[in-house]
Amino acid sequence: MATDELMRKALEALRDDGPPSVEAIHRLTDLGGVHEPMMINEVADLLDISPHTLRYYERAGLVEVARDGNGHRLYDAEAVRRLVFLTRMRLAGMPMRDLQHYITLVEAGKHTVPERLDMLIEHRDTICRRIRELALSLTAVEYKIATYGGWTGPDVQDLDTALPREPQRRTQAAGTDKRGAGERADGGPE
Amino acid sequence: MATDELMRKALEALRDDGPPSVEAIHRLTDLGGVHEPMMINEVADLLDISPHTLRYYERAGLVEVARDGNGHRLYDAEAVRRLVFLTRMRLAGMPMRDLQHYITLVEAGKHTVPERLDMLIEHRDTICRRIRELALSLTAVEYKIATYGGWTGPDVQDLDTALPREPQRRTQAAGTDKRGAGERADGGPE
DNA sequence: GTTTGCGTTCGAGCGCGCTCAAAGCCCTAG
DNA sequence: CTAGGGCTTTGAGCGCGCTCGAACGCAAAC
Repeated sequence: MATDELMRKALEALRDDGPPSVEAIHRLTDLGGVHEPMMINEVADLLDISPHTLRYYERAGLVEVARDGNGHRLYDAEAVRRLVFLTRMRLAGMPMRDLQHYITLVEAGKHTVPERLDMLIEHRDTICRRIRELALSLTAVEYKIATYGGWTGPDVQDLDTALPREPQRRTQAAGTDKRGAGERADGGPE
Repeated sequence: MATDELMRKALEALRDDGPPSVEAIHRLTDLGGVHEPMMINEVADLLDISPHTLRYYERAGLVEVARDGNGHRLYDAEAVRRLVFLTRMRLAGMPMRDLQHYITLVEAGKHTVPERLDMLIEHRDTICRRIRELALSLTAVEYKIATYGGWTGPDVQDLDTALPREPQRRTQAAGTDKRGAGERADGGPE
């Protein structure tokens, strides 16, 4: 089944260059400590978004933020935690609209938990679909890279050595590869 | 290492609901046959984009399309093949700008092949990064789903049975799970 | 002949998610 | 005292990738 090869591709995608999202993983888990309120720039640095965007999120009703004596924003632990959640969902491609709806559910109380879970589950499925799409695209691009020399350039072998990945790992994929005759399909002069 | 768990997540993402991108895989390989020129709506159906978008791509200089006696577009095999490539790249998130640059390289001749390969390789890395981001988001969302009941809802067990996936498969993940004490980090009332 | 239907061109509009400019307040350094 | 810098608010602008509307042309059907 071709899906197997997609899995392999996704795995390879994840294996590459060691700790790419280490700080992201920290963000995933390292917010358990006690915070005193943070200023907007601190939060912006923490979340790697701009102060503009933080103010925009607040205007959009996604989070409420207290002010100090000078009217400056003070982000307490609660607000920061929610913003971590929000930025994570944004990164995962959830539209602002959905986040706004989700937040209204949160503020409506416990009885909305089932609907919130529905949203999360649907979002999870969306992420899965997107990963699958990208794995497919990855397959296509890697195939294109590997075969580019066929009509207009050097041999595939030369190209393979130029890439920073091990050439062989297709123990099972080599058998189930169903291209062959259809090889020209992807090998145009682009 | 947490990356292992990300791999597992990506695998799960790909395993779900059987043939989600089967037709996409067909598009990947099934264009080897000889075409006679296609009308815009046929191409639109084939690529699952609108005729509007096809005209837009042409205006953007991404593809040249001949006309019949009535001025209607006739997409020959070459144009269709290029559009398959283009839509695949778009789906993978390559910006129009880059595609335009790439196409100018293609039309500039063979000597641009190295630069084209550079673009493809960079794009491949972009896709990998994006997959990793999404895998991380997926981890976060699934964790959130699994633990949602902790403060505001029913028990985790109940939630697990409500999900359309097998509960246990964490043979290795159960051991390497490094959360535990930091569990509250992600378990806010959202 | 006229209507229906699908295509054409050109340019404008839209939805999204920011991103920024203008005008003003407050605090601190020189 | 004044200048600078950073924050505030509001509303406007932007970049992207389409998406659509208006006005028109041709061709087959009635």
